[in-house]
Amino acid sequence: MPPTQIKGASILATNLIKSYCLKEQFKDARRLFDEIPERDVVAWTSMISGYTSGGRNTQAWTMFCDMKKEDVQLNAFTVSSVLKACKGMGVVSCGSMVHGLAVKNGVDGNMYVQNALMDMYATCSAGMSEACMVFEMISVKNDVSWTTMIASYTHKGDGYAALKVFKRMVQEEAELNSYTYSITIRACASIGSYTYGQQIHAAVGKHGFGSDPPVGNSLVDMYCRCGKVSEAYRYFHEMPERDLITWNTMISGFERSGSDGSLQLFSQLSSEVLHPNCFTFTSVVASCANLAVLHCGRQIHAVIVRRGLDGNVALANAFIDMYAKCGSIADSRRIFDEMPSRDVISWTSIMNGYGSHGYADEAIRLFGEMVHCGVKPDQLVFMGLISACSHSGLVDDGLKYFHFMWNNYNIKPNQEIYGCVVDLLGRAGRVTEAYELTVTMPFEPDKLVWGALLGACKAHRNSYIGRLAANKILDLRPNGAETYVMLSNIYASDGRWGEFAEMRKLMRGTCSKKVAGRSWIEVRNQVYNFVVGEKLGPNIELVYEELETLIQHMKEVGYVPDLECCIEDFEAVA
DNA sequence: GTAGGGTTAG
Repeated sequence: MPPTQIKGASILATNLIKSYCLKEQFKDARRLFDEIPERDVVAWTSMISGYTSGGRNTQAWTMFCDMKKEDVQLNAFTVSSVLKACKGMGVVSCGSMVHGLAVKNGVDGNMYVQNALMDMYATCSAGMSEACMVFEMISVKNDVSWTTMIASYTHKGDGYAALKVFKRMVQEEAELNSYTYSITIRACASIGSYTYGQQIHAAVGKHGFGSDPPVGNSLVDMYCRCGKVSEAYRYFHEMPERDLITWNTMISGFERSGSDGSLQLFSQLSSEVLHPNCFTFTSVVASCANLAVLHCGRQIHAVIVRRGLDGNVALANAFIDMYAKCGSIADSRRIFDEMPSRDVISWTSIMNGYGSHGYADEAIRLFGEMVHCGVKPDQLVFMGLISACSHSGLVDDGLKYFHFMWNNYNIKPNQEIYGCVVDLLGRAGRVTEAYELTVTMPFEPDKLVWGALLGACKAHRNSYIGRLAANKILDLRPNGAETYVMLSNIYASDGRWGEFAEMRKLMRGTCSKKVAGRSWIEVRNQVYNFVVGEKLGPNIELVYEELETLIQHMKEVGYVPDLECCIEDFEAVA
């Protein structure tokens, strides 16, 4: 073939490679590539980028290595494509090697290369120093450079740093586009800043990005994460266009706030042209777990199996959690055992399930199995494990894992874990130790920690520390009726009726009414929830029948009601 | 003929 025809055939092949990769027909693309007689840098690069855009990062990397072996001169297109593969593999050593090659070949001044380098360093290294170094070296930063920096900080969990970059971007009068807005809104959401979120929302409207779907979706998510679910819902209705992510975001927002709006919205989704996906189902199943509607969860499970979505790990994890929270731990276990692959969340969910059912020994056994399988435990695993020990009274085991996470896994316990350990010690009656841990922990104890301690003081009748804890909680939340109730009950159980009466008087003067604890029961696929003495609907006799059966079971296993708690209930109802 | 940053699931 004459040289011009070879060139023409090569261009045709390159175009075909691209279209095969877009259709995810990688084998056909590769076969074609292998048949090109003189493969130039463009052919190599399209094969590399074809692989990365389909998520085949390792294959893209191997391709790049082969290209080097054949001494094909790389260009800026090649470098930015292969950097994306390094980012996908999460291997910084590969990325920095490519960085070196970029310098050697004189393409490190190319904007695409610089932006890809930043992105790779930010994703693959622990900190942001290398990404920042590249960023500061860029003399004229474009919108992608800025957005990449904001996205990197946000994905690393530092929303404040992300907003600082955004502020600098505005000061330097760089061009803001829809990509910048969606990620900056995400940064506001990650730090729960309603104030910044609102300001950015105003700017979105002013600059005409209000109809961009990712921007709108980020706004819905931001309002939800800032605790403004009704505002999110209002905006959801105002949106000119809603895609599946919009619906999923709103459903998930309702789910996290504990509202059954998630289930209502899910049923409305069926009258739209959109079809629910794994994200939708995961949130809906989580809602079934929170609302303890087992029959609903089971129905969705049947749909999932029919649609062949039961291989999705996140969804299976949600089912493990749902069945456990609805009291059906055997179903949780069955799903866990049948999963072809599990992630750390699967292990956490099943361990939490056993823990909340009082089977700490099984949670501990699963922890051992998990480590044996090579899954690295994280903070939440230890949290589940310690709380399982706490609910089963396995204090020494709980303390062992508290030290274990620190010494063997180098995981610093967060405030919540300290709270969990305070609870562990307190429940077991080691109230003084719990108090000592509370005042020595490296965090300012919050009302949850003091609350756990107060609960322990009530259960183990330690009125001295109980008073201290209650006063701390009242400093943090002066109108908390439940704290007064707890404290007065501590006095009551000590027989200190004068102080009891004093507390009740104080409470009436300063507090809003204590929100009465609600009970719920599921009878024949219907969930009934009620407070003491409340009149229920037409099927009340079914509920009472079921309650009688439950009480009978409890008596048989030796349950003795704690009548001291009745003081609280009378007060709540009165 | 080859390259870019964004939104939903513990």
